[in-house]
Amino acid sequence: MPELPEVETTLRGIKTHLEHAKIKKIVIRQRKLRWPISSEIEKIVKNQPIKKIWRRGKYILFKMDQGTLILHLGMSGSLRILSHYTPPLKHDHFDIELSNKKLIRFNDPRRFGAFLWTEDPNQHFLIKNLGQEPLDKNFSGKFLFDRLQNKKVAIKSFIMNNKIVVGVGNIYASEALFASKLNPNTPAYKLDLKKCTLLANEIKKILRLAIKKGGTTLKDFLNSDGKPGYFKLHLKVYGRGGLLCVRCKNILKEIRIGQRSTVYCPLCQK
DNA sequence: CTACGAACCTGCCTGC
DNA sequence: TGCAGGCAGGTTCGTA
Repeated sequence: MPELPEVETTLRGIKTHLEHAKIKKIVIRQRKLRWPISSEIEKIVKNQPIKKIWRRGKYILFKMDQGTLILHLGMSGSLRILSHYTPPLKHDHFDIELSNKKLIRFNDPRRFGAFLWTEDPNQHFLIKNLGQEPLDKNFSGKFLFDRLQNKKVAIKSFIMNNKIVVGVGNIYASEALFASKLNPNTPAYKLDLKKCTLLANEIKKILRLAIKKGGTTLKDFLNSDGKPGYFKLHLKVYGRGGLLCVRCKNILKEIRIGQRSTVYCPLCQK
């Protein structure tokens, strides 16, 4: 489900409810996520105020007095805001109950999500090595060009590597490469500065538009109000293998790159 | 260092 | 109808 636009949509949805709120308590029903939830976590954050909430890559961070909660949605996770208590459904793994009576509920069928406590997120192993934020002005063609020297990996895998740039997953990598007319299999080092600039700009454009549309709902992504995102209507290659290219009407090809399905147009992506 | 596959999970779809 | 197999928006880890 969640790449940067879906995480950003989720963040915006919960942010207004959380500012100046205090965590009354956390109720955990399933601790086995990507990493097990610490048995200390309920005690640590009980009755603690939330100082700040922000996003880093696909991680949502909640700053508290003594440290920071780290939340990741994995492949199938989502957060909902409930204005009053309702019985948990299947895969509702934990609730964050707020002092303002509202409740944030985490649902994640595949349990690839994560919920961790750290005293310093900048030192945390999941956060400290993350690359550039793609919507930051420091993410540019020059930035990509400098980093892809001597890299033989496919350009698609390169832009999906979160040590280089965060937040670009399988959907938006495929779409940005189509928009840039670049073959996703091209070894990264073969791109010149001009192509890097085009690609960086297309990544920004796609992510901004997707955020504006509330993210992509393929089957089950819902925002914190339980509503889908509408970027799916803008997808030009992702999920369209065997269909016709919207640009040149050739048949779109589906291959695998780095164990991820990849759709592109062999005619107009060179 | 790179490259590649496996692993962590459930659910859904396809084909026999 | 049942069941095996493959695939899914992410990411780390182990082995060569």
